[in-house]
Amino acid sequence: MTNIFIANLDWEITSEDLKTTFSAFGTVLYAHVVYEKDTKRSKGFGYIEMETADGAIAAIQALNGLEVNGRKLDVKIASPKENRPPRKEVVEKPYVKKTFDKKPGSFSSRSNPRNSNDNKENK
DNA sequence: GTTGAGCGTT
Repeated sequence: MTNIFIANLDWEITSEDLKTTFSAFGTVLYAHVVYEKDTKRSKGFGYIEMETADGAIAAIQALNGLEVNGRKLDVKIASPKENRPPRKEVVEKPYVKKTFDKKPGSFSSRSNPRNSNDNKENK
């Protein structure tokens, strides 16, 4: 199994596209494109795990520098995941109690212009 | 409707 790092991807490229592309050079065990966690948009790079290093090298040599939508792909061997923490486990949120914090003087009488004068002329 | 270096789960 060989990990491949693909960068300089177009923002519209999906994992399926990578998988399909790399499948032409060998068996793709894993295909993943990293997305923005905020905007849910693609970061423009992803990962591919191929079954054999032979197909991986072939794919790298074939796809590296490939011009896609005016940009050339950057395909290379990926770094180990162990260098960086994959993910933070979901943390359970403690009691979030909503405290009604009233500030002194906050309830001061709001000026009501209409209240000071009666428009109704009752005579 | 936007943006563009870099290495992992949106």
